[in-house]
Amino acid sequence: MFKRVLIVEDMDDINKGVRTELEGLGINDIDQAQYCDDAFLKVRKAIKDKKPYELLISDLSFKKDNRTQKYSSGEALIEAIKNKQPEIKIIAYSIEDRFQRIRTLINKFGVNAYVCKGRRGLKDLTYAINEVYHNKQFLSPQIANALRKKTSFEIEEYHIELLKQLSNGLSQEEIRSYFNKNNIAPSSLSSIEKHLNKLKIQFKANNTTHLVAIVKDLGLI
Amino acid sequence: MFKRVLIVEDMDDINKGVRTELEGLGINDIDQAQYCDDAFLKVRKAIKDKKPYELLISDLSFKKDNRTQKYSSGEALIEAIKNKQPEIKIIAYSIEDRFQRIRTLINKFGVNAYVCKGRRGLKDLTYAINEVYHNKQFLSPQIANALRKKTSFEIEEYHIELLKQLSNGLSQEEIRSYFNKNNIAPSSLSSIEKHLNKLKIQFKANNTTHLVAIVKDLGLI
DNA sequence: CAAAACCTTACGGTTATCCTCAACTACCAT
DNA sequence: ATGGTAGTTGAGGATAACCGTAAGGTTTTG
Repeated sequence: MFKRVLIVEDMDDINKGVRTELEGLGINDIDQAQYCDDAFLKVRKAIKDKKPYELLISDLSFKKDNRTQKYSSGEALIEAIKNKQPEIKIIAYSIEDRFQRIRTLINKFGVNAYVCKGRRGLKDLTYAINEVYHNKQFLSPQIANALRKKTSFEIEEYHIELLKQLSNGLSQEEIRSYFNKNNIAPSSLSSIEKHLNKLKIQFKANNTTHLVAIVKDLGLI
Repeated sequence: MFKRVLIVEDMDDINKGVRTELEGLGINDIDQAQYCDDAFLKVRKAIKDKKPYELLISDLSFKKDNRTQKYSSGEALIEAIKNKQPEIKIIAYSIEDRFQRIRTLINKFGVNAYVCKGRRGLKDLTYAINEVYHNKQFLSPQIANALRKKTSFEIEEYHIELLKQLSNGLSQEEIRSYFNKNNIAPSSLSSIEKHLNKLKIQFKANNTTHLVAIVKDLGLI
C-alpha cells in the first residue's frame, strides 16, 4: 500500500475525515495542505529531501480568501505537480460534476482516479486508492456512465461566461460589447442569441430568467 | 461538556472529520446519520430510551438520492426535532451563506449556533460547542456582521410567490392568469409589472433575470 | 364626511428579446 | 475543385417587457 500521501483540501473537516480514513488503512505518513501553493511547496520539498509523495489526493475548487495564490484551482496545482513529478499518482476528490472539466482532467493531466464527494465519498475514495495502487483507473459511478456517452452537451467556458453575465444583469447588447472588449468569440448579438437559445433548449427553459434560475440551482454558476 | 451528541450530515468524509474532532474534545457518546429521516428516528428512540441527545449538529442541505425522505432539508428536520424535544441544543453546520435562511433558522427555530463550513469550519465548530454548552449563541464571523444589519423592506408572501413563478419560467402574462386562477391579488398585468419594478429597485437589479439571480443568492426563493 | 394617500387597473409608446431566413466563412471528406 | 457540414453574422418582423400617465377604487386620517 502507499506509504507517503499528500492531501490537499481547503475545508478542515473533510481534511480530518480523509486523514482519519487513511490512517484506518494503515497509511501513517500523511501530509495535508489547505492551500494549493502550500501543497506545491510541500511536493517540491519532498522531492528535494528524497522522500517524494507516492500519492496526491486533491480537491478541485478552493474558496478564495485574503491569501493570494499562484495556483487557485486543483487543475492548476495538478498540472504544476505533474510537471515536477510525472510519476506521482493522483486522485481528484471533488464535488465537481462538470463533465468537461473532469474529462480534461483525465485526458490532459492523466489523473488516475476521480472520486465524487457525497454520501459514500470516503468509501469510494478507499476503493479508488486500492485501484490506483494496483495501477488501475477509478471513476465514481455517477460520472463513469455520463463520461462514456458523448451525448452530454458540451458546456464550454463560453457558455458559463454567457450565463454568468446574464445573471449579473447584463443585457444581450451589453454582453456583446463586453465580449468584444474582452476578445471573447463569438461576440455578435446574433451568435449570443443563438447560443442562448441552445442553452435554453438544453436546460428546457422557457426564457432567459428561467434558464438562469435553473443553472444557478445546478450550481453551474 | 456535552456527553451525548447526534451528527447529521450526508457526506461521509465530513461526518468522519466532525466525529474525530468531537472525540478529541472528550465526547464519546456520538451518533451519526446521513439522512434526515434516520436522524429523526434516532432522536425519537433516544427519548424513548430515556437517553435523549443533548446536542444536535446538523447540516442544512442534503443531496437527494433514490431514498425518498419525509424531511428533505435541515430546516425541516430541525423543526420536527424542536417540536419533539424543545430543550435540545442545536448547532447548524453548513456551507449555506444565504442570510434570509439563516435568519429564519435562528429566529423561528431557535438554533443556538450557526457555523459556516470552510477552511476553519472545525475550529469554529469546536468553539461553538463550548459557547453553546455555556448557553451562549455563536455565529461564524462571516455571517455575524451581515446578520446584524436587517433588511427593512418587507417582503411579503405575494412577492415571494411572484419571484418563484418568475424563476419557474412564467411570463408576466402567464403569471397574471396564474394569479387569477389561484385568487392571488393583485393579478393585473399592470400591477405585476409595478410590484416587479419595486423589487428591482429594492434589490438594485437591472432586469428580471438579474433580480431572480439576486434573490436566489439571498435564499429568498 | 371628505381630503389625502395608496393601490389597482388600463392604455400607449418605447425598448429589448425572440424567431426565422439568408448570406458568408471555415473545415473536412470525397 | 466540389459539395457537405457547422458556426458566425446580419436583417426583418413578431412578441414580450419596460415605462410613464391617468382614471377609478380603497383605506387612512383629520
